[in-house]
Amino acid sequence: MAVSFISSNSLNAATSIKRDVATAVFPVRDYDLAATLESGQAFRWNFINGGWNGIIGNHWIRLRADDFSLTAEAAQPTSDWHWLRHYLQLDLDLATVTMTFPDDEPMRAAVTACRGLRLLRQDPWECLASFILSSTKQIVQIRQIVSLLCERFGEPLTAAPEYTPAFAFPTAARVARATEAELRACKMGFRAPYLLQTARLVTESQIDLERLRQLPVELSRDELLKLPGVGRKIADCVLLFAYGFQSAFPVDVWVMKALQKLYFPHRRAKAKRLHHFSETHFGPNAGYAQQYLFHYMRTKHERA
DNA sequence: CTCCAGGCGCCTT
DNA sequence: AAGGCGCATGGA
Repeated sequence: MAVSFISSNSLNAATSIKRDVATAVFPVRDYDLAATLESGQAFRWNFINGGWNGIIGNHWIRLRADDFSLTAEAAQPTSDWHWLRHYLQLDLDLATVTMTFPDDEPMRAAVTACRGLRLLRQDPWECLASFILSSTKQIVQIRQIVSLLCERFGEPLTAAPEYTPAFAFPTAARVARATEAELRACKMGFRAPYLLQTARLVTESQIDLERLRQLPVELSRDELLKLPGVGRKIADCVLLFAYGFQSAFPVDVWVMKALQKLYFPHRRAKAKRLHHFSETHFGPNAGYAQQYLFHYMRTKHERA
């Protein structure tokens, strides 16, 4: 896929602000950037002045979308954009995924309502830590906790000068050196010891997050489930959002509501039944289908 | 005030 | 094995 690339140290004629940035334009189709960044899979994107500011690894980045392309602005000279293409999964042909979804009315409605919704490919440690912090929290609260954690323990990064300072997501080693009290001060409550202990296990190589990529999904899940604060739902989030195991299907309260309302509207289905349904009905990209149902339920479908 | 939020771990049956 | 409950915190 062709990528037009513009590197610029020059002044914009309309402003006197000195810039030293790199910009790249990526042609895309069926990519709803807003839905993707707001769909509860990542927690560090902020919509400002018509664009999305965020951090990927150690890169501050600003993204803008139109109907045919995504425009990325980095705060430092950048010639290799592979990390961004990978994070955004720009080479994925979305139609080949959605065509594997079950051909039923709820799935059609969700795909139609959320056209262009994508799954990101995130860093395993950031994803794992973020979802340990997610339990019984609303997305706005998770965002606040993660933001505090990054400000207090993450490495400072260079952002474009007109925007607020940026911080990398703190490494497992840095979190492992924090005290439980310091973590609780980030408002994470009873999740603090889970995060701290998991950070220590990662730092001590009791678990190798990179090795999990190479395992079958079931074995990778078993490894994640050994970590404190990680149950089936959070493990499946990491499998899906960080490793790209697209059969992983996180079942949370929203998805339970969605399955009940969309697929069993006339009789109350037990949790066991809904779990079994989630594992058998949605096919090889079940996790992708789950994201459509989740986002559809959260944003578009009539609230009961 | 009460209730609940993209759950998990532990304690009961 | 399956179900109930406490856990921090903050917003509705």
